Amino acid sequence: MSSASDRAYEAIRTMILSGELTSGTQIREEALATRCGVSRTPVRDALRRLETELFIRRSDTQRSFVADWSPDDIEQAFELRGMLESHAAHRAAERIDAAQLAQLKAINLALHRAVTAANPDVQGFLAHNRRLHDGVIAAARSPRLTSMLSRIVEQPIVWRTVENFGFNDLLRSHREHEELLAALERHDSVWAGSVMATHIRRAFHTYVDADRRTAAAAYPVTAISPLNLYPNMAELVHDS
Amino acid sequence: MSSASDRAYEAIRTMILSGELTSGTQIREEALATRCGVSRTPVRDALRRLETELFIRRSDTQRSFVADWSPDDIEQAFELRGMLESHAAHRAAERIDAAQLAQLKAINLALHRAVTAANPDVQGFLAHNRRLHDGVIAAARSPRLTSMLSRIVEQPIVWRTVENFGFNDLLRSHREHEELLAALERHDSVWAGSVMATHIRRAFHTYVDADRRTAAAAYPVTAISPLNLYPNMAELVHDS
DNA sequence: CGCGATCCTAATGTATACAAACTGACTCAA
DNA sequence: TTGAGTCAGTTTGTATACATTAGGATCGCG
Repeated sequence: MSSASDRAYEAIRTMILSGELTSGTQIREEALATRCGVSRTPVRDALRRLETELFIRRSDTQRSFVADWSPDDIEQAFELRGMLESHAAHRAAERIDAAQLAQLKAINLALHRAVTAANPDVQGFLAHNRRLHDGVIAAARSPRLTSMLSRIVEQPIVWRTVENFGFNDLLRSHREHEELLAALERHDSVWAGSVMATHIRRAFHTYVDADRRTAAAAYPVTAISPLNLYPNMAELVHDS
Repeated sequence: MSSASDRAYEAIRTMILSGELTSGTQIREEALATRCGVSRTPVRDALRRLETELFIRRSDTQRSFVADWSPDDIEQAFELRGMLESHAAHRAAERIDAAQLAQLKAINLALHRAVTAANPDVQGFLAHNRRLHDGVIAAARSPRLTSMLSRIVEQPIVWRTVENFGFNDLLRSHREHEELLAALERHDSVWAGSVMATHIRRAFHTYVDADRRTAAAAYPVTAISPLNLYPNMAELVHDS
């Protein structure tokens, strides 16, 4: 893809995810441009993309701000992801072929190795997990569904969730994938959809629990951690 | 909003909806720019928006093409819209207040007047219908859901659906809205979600029937009419 | 002292020129 | 004849300068 535009996109996204850009702060195109070493044009491009992915919010007068994430927002993100990805699993069970299934099995095996290694490889888990979910979505063969899900799975909160996963959480994730693969192998769409819904709903609660622990451990407030960033969440529920 | 960018967006979108730009044709930024009377910059902006709304597809080498719409794509669009908007109705039933409800009632009354006028005002029906659905979505108070739905409701096929609606279809739409409002008034989220799912699923079948009639009546092939545009739909199911 | 209009600053929107990348056709050799 | 390689034309990507518009401070008036 285009180098400068992608570089800007990755850089800005990383700044948001790392907490370098805190929620609510205004974003100036010029400042980001110099910071990323590119001109405003690719920065504008990146901002548009980040806006559709809800990393960035625009005011009524076209000013850009890092998005707010209220606890309700987060639950919504999980709910939507659960709904859409469960639907994807349902469709995938009806359409998956042997080659795709074999590939997914291989991915989940690699994921298991990453988790059970001497010192668990969380980044490896993340990568394999992402590839597995993407594989299911691809097997659903719905461009529209793919496009929608691409805008929700990589959001800050979901991303931070895994950082708070413990060993048991990672292992359980692998087991749930196993059950999903069994459902796909039998082409049982009801089962597959159900497993996926469960899988993601549980991830939500794992996140909530992990976040509560993290908040209690005095996590730096610059990082995205909704429970300590939004004392008064009422005013943050912005409609549109 | 920005004048040139919006003008380009509206112009290109209209060209696609009207069938002036047929499915699959390549789009050149320069050509559109001169045609819209603006420079390439706002055109590029508009293309990005249209791309996220799936009006436009980009090749692996960044060339833009008017999106293909296979029958399966269309059913997917309706399915996703049904799922998401049903969820919106569910949430709305739990959150709607008296003022919002009164507004929705007023809108549906206006819709009824438009439908039962001496000569039915289809454009008026469209506008009121859109406002009503938007109102329900707003009452759901989920920015993420709003953002997702904004990318699916205005798609070519859904838009063309209403053109093929008959008087009875319009009247039935009004009655279904009535039931939805009753569910919302009682804050019965299960009922509301159910009514909405039914409402949209029926619209899908109305579309299919209307399209079949239209195709039989030798509709101009330049217009977006999937049943005559895609004789071999298999090759059109493009993943990503 | 408070309120509002008006200027100034700063940010975003747009146009244009130039750079890079892809497309397709043509050449030349095996 | 076929195939790879190369070159010209076309299309998209990027930088920069300029236009436009929002935001904020200051000054003046009530």
